[in-house]
Amino acid sequence: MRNTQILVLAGPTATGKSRAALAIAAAFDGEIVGADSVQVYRGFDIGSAKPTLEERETVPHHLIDVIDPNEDIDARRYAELADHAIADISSRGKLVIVVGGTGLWLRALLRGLVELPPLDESVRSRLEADGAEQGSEALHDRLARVDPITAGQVHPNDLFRIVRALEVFEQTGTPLGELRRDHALGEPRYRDTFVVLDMDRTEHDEAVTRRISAMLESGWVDEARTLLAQWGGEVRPFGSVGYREVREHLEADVPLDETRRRIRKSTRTYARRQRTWFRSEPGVVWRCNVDELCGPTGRARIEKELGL
RNA sequence: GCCCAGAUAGCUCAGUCGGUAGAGCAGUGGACUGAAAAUCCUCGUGUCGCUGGUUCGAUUCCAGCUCUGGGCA
Repeated sequence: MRNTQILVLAGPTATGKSRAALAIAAAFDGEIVGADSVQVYRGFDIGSAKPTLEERETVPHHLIDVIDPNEDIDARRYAELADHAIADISSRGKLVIVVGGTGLWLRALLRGLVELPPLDESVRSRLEADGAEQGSEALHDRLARVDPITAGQVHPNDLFRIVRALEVFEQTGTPLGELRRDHALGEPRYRDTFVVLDMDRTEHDEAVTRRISAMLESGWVDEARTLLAQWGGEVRPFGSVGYREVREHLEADVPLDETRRRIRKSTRTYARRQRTWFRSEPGVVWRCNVDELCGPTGRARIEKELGL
């Protein structure tokens, strides 16, 4: 474990993480490290609720705008980049504040993932083709023979995870299920103070609706149109909540009202998944809402937890 | 005032040739170890508008009433 002390702010989308991070950074002389799988992409600004340029001038942000939309990044790579940013920030004596809602990325950073050699992508492509042709149940059967642990945990319809487990076994000779079992959730990699933000449901619903309207009013559709023209609709970030729906609005003539409705729905669904994830995530020391965190008691608690 | 149609899940509706009901949407709970804003799984008891009648039994048939929509005056 590294000796660096870091503050982590996680939680569902639109619960005030960025706002809280900014306030805490200003109060304790900190810098922010994003943990957001869409904000890493350049150009996807409005729909990912990226901090504004002014905010990023006031408080330095890291791991935002680090790759182009046609590039790929995964949890492992994210953790490497975040490690560097954290080392840099702390070497300058500043407080590290990691902020974001991408659960797997936070886990990769805070606990690490199973160690694997680089994998050949062609194997995955082949398995995906098999899946499309034979159906996911067939691949699940195949998995059951080589990796019964994973086969027992993964639903026969979850082709995504079935392919993942098969590609790992084919290339390492070790079942992913065993690797995961041995790794468990990993030892903490940092001395982290893990805070999860949430909000009253009704209030949150209103915040989500308001945010979507604000995004649309500040030119989300135009931004997406430009990105679509430049990168095409197949790039990863166009598969994210909201951008997917705005793309349908532009390419399939879905009316704006319907688009707004769909974005609201997928945002709520997404928030629910995040809630489920963070509910059982280990190492969380405090669950609260923004007002508590940013109020006087919150500040005192942060000072205490971080030993400031 | 008269005529017609409707009244069933949060919403839109289906249905029971009489044996207390089910779809879509909405919502909910969960899984998750190198795509994760991704991927996948789970969950439907509601005075079937009210009152009475017929019946072993009514949400279903009959009558009256209330409300809603449409039409005629």
